[in-house]
Amino acid sequence: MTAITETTAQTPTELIAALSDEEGRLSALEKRLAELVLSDMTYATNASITEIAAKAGVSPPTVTRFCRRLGCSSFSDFKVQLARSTYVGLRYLKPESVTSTAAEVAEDIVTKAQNALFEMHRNLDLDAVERAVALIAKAEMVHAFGSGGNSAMIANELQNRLFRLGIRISASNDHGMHLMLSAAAEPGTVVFGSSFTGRNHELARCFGLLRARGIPTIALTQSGTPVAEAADVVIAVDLPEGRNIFRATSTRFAFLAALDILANLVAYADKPRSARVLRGIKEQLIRHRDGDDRQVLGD
Amino acid sequence: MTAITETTAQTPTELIAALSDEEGRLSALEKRLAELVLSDMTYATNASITEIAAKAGVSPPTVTRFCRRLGCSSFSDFKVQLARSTYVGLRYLKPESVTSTAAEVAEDIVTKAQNALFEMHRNLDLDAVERAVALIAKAEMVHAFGSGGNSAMIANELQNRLFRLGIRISASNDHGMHLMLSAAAEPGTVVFGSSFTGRNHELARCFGLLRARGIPTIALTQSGTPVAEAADVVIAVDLPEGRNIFRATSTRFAFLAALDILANLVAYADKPRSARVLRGIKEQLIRHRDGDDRQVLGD
DNA sequence: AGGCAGAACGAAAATGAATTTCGGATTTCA
DNA sequence: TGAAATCCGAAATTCATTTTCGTTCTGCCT
Repeated sequence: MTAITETTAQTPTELIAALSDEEGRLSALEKRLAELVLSDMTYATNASITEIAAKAGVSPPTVTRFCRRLGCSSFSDFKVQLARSTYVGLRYLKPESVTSTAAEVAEDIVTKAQNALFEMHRNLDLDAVERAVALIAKAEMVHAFGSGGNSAMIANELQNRLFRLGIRISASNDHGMHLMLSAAAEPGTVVFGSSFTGRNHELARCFGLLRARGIPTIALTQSGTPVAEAADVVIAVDLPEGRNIFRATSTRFAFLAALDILANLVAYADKPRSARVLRGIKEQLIRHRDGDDRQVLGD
Repeated sequence: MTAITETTAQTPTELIAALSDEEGRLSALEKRLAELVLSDMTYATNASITEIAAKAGVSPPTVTRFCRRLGCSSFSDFKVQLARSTYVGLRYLKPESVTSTAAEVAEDIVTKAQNALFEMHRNLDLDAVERAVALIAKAEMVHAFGSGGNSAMIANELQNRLFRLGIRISASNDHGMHLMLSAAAEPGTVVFGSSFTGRNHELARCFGLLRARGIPTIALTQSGTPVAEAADVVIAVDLPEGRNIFRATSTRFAFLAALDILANLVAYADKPRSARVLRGIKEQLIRHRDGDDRQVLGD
């Protein structure tokens, strides 16, 4: 029984990064190959080594070596990894491709959103998530802080997810309230705060205050930032910011997914209670609506 | 010059669907192959044809025929398409895999979110989006309606995206307000409404009222539903609902991305105005914060 | 039953793609 | 300038994939 061709466990974006000439490691001909591959990934994933070699004006062995240098175990391994990359991360390195048509905008936004999800998942610290889950599951009261549009959405969404599970939670989106709630928080309270930049100093101040008072805090934010430093448990999401000012940051998708993971695990932490409360909500909704069972929980 | 191996332009989910025995087209041995592939896609994408054949207890020619029947042009084409599918749509057909560990929950949520984005994008009616953009771009006032958690988030998010572009917009999340705003709307107003189920009858009623009064309406909802029927422009997002009651619907990601596309195109519809207002917001934020330019617009 | 059509499948041959080897050319650095 | 290292392609080799073809099985009609 022959052994299976071993694959280098790479992530799609790593291959793309390598293709964009990692620290000038590539030789002249290899650079030409990289350019060819990047210019038409669909072609590259379907073509044979001889075709690619001919098109780039190099010999097949050069292509093989090129693949190895990129971290793949063989040419076919390279193709498989490239195929994976064509969907996620396609436009990752293109320096803000100028999208103008509706189709381009749609593709770009969807791709970036998927990228964000992918990267978040890859770097998610599950230990931190589980610590956060433990804190929330046994909290007597949860406050969700987040202001300024994106983080406000996250805080509100956490409330929306957790009240269904029988968790006592309140969300608030303004700094004044954050400060007062922090000052008033009793033992048994857990405070969750979201900050996309991590540089929301008012939030960091609240966390500092809470730490001094022995109230545990959870931050969903960038690592290494003031907010992250001030929190007890940090669920870090570090993603590059897009530079298109006309567009919302795709990081929202990553934050939202991280939140879903957190909420789902909280639900699992006390399944009976969650199921009981959810059932109650559903009954009310059905009674209020037209009795259609297909109605989901919360339109 | 040999011609490039032509690929059947399939979408990832189509291959997965075919693998799950499309209408019993597969023979006994082929079914065994499909099972093997589905049970371990990672193995299948990396193994050679002889390895797979041996593992399934069939001959290599059978594998080749199997691939062709699935709509691929060759075994390597099959592998490439499979590689694409392994990331998006992996768990698409698995009947609600029971996830319990944190890692499983995380992977499942991220995968489903990406799936939702993928499917939304595939079926997005760009014409409808562009009609919606045209309406919003020249509206004197926009109302965003959405209630019940998920749609409330969408309505608020639309406000959050559009006010930055200098669009006059108000979001509201309660039926009473919706009705009053609809009754009071003046010509020049455009109403946007979100409903995940499409069965929000109060919203449909508002749309009906608005239609009678000549106020254009835009719905982000399921097609063929009361809300969709009542709206002038329908941006349809039709996705299967998950059956895990402990989890938020992944459809939110699709709705959010559709919203981003819409908002981005609105921004492009009047770039100078958008840029001017955005710049103004940014200046205020920087002045208010610590002057750090890295601060994004709205934490 | 008998026999025929057609599909399914594998063995073996044929094809051709990918890799390895090896030697020549070029660059780099002392 | 010389030596070592690197780069690269031609040719050979290996091995995967496909095609061909014959056998077997199944289903259907007479």
